[in-house]
Amino acid sequence: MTQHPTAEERRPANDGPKAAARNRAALIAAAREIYAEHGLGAPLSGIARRAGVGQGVLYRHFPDRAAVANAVLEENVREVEQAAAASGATLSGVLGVLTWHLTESAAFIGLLHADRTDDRTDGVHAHASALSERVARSLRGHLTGGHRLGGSDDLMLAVAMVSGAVTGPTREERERRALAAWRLLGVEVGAVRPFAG
Amino acid sequence: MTQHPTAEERRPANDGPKAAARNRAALIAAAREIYAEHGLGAPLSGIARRAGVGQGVLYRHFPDRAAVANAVLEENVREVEQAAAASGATLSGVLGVLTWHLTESAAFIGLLHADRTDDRTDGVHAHASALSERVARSLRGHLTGGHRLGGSDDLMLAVAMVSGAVTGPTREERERRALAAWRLLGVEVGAVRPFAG
Amino acid sequence: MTQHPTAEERRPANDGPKAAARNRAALIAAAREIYAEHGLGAPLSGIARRAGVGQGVLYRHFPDRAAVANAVLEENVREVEQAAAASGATLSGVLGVLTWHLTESAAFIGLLHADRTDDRTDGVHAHASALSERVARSLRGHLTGGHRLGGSDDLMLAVAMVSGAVTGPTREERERRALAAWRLLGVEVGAVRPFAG
Amino acid sequence: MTQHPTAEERRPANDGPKAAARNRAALIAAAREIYAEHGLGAPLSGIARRAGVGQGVLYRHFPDRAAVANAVLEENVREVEQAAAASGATLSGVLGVLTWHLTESAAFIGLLHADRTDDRTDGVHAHASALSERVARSLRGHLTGGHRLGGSDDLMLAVAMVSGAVTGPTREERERRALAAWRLLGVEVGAVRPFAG
DNA sequence: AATGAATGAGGATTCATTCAT
DNA sequence: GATGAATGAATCCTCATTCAT
Repeated sequence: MTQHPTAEERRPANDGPKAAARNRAALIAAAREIYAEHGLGAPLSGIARRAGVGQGVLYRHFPDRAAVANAVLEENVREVEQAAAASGATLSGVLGVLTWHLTESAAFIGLLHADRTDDRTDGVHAHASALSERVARSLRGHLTGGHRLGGSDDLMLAVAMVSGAVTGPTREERERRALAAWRLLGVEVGAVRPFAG
Repeated sequence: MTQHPTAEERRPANDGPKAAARNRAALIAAAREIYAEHGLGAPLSGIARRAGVGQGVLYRHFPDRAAVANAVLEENVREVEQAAAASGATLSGVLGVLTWHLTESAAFIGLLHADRTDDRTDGVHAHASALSERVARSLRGHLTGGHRLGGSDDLMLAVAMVSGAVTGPTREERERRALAAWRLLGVEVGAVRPFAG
Repeated sequence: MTQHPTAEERRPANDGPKAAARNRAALIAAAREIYAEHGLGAPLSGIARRAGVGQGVLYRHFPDRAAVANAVLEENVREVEQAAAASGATLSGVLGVLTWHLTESAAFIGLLHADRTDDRTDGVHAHASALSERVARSLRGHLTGGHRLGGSDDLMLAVAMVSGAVTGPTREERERRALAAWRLLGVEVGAVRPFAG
Repeated sequence: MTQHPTAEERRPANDGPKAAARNRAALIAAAREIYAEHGLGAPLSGIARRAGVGQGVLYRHFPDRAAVANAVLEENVREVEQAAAASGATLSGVLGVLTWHLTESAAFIGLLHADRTDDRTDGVHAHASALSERVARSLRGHLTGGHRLGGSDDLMLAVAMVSGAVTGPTREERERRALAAWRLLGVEVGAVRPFAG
């Protein structure tokens, strides 16, 4: 019963407390990749392994499966917010950034559209509306009427619709379909690319 | 898909000769319900239990997880095909039936939009394009140009987009959003209801 | 993600449904031994291994840790009840059987006295009072006043006290201490042995 | 053991020179509380957290789980010894102090009665007999014959028996049962309270 | 001397799948 | 044909213990 008695061959490793921030970032990056490859329901152990840390570290930083996904999404949303807040930002420009994240991040899509009834992702969806609202707020400030959408409600519906169209094995294919979707909606979209200052 | 009789009645006792067919139907109905409640990744044991049969029966009828989901989808697609083939069918009418299935069947949505990278649903998606093509074919025959979509490719993209918009806890909410989505696309949709010969 | 894909080398085993009862009995017997050797908190996996079954079987028969312990205790209590119900039963005779179980079954003692605050055994203790009441009922019918105890409350307190005295590495030592405890209480106890018809 | 100041005050900031002694005391107090709430098997991390120190400090002061429990028990035993050594001490008075510790300290009870086979507490039990002997020695000097017990062996058996009776969710309930147990044994017990010089 | 992050083995639990009856 | 028990690998999660800072 003595828990974990094996204390013979201790491996070295332990880069001290400063590694914490680095590990957290590595976990989020690993999660993004794993999600893209295996979906939101992928084993957490795989994320830890890809990040090069023990499983305990993952649990130290994220109490549960939902927290990991939320951390990944948080980054996506933050980039959209930054793009919206940048000086000279336009609706089409922000939508370009948003579209880039839709085509790039399986978690982002998964979050919005993956089977909402999957019990394993319940916790994720619980936070989704809050994140969604932040995206809406970012877009709202740039609504100018140069398109067929009536308001930010229409705009968020349109975002959902575009994300529904984003399928395909490669990012290029997904981008092609995303742009076709925006075209059907009569909305102009700027360069599809991540936000960079 | 509540049109299909819910298989709650426990098998009486002995099995008649056509028990096999009855069991298959019960399994599909049970799977539809389970998928709606717990997602495509739900335990197969729960489907067998809900159908009132042993787990062995499930495996007799369906070799694997994908086969179960495909059987459920097959029914959805067949109804759309029947609606399209009915005399007097119009595009908006068929889209109404299609929309009904989108709002009703979590599996149908899940199939088209759930995280395609989820390994558990790989086998399902393998058949998805075939089913999707059958839906496209059904719609193609009714394309008449009275809308902004250029062809059946555009139409299938639109279907994907609408399915992306279909979210929400109740069927009513999902229908509301689906109709809003079609409106944004400028496509007229008939009564949202299952096909009934 | 596909769960448990390894379906290559299938091992034979599977004695059919009739093994169920045998397995349940084997699990209880194994649990009794394991509890005696390692305490109520011992790994369930060890119990399954000792019983010669897979871990899943344990969970099929017992939903959780508490259910296993309760099943073990249930047997102890049942023997006491049977001893009490036997024709010609006397209080000292029933106490002899009860004492035998106290000295023999680590789980029985553990249940009544092990660290009540141990979170792992919470569920066990939840049922303990019900079992304890059954023991009290069994003894009650034989209260005759030939001793210093006032009623079944006193008697149950005395049982608890004796169980507190039952310590030691061997059954013989535990029996010696149990008898000394009864003597201090001025209660006559019959032969310390399991009930046998 | 609430007589010991609960170590809730977080260390201010820097550590003075005698921080070590303060930390040790805080750890023991924290352990006592944790043991009372969660049993002897509670996570060590929780003890360190409650004491307001890092986990490393716990290991600096106590090499293993057993050392922590032994330190807690050491305090209980020491109080009994002090009560016995006080001028004017009587057997019933010392038993009152002993009884107070039995009703107050889950670790004390747990130590004496918790499932001795629980591998997690092996190390603790290894020291138990030594501590137990110290208690016996303390009582021995006050044996006067005014009761039914024959010697210190009987007395220690009686202590074990009383501890077996000490159950219940509140200290009051535990005290009530302890007193009833002593009464059944025909032993007079003084005021149930901690020793205070 | 203290901190608290990291490791990683251990134990709990769940299910896909098989198969004797 | 149907049943449902059994298997056991996979995954989740927890903690004892170490150690860089």
